[in-house]
Amino acid sequence: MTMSAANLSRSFFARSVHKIAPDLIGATLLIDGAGGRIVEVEAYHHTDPAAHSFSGQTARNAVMFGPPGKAYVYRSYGIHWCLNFVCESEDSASAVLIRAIEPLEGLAKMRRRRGLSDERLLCSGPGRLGEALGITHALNGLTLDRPPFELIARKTKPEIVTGVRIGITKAAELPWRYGLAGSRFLSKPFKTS
DNA sequence: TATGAGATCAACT
DNA sequence: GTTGATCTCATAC
Repeated sequence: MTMSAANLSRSFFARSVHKIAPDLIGATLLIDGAGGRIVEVEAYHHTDPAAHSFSGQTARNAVMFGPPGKAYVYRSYGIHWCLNFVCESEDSASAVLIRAIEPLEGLAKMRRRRGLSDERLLCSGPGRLGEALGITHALNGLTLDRPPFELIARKTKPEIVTGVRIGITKAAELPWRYGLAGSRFLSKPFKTS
């Protein structure tokens, strides 16, 4: 599969979540001009007890059961907004959770939203990233290849590390977390063996 | 460095 | 009523 500098669109997301998740590391995500390079994601497959889609469709997760290439936004712990990209096709609701971004564009806007100047903590975690990019329920279900989203494929394949997912109790042993090796913008370090 | 509480909401038992 | 794909701040070692 070749990936030029074109925007990622529906065909990119019409694949297995396990292929898409590592392919997103190094891609650039902007929302209304704020964002940067994706450095950490997690894959959630519909057969996975930790996935929101595991127990079937609800009002919250309905977007996961629709076509791929859309944003799935949910409220986490009553406080944060977390962003996912919907993958695969209708009968296999799965998604990639965007967990951390290296801030590159719209720094002033993101600092203002976060009330924080430390670049390292601007987008290093799903809730932080949600606040910095201004993510809310209003983005749920929107298509990723149109404004306010800008999603640009990486130009070269970076070194990628994998590990177990963070903050879950179900299926906690599955190594479906992917990160950019050596990045200082990860939400938590990956175990080095 | 590590552990704990609070914030606050939707899904689920 | 409890739990969770989280983060921040406070207190303790």
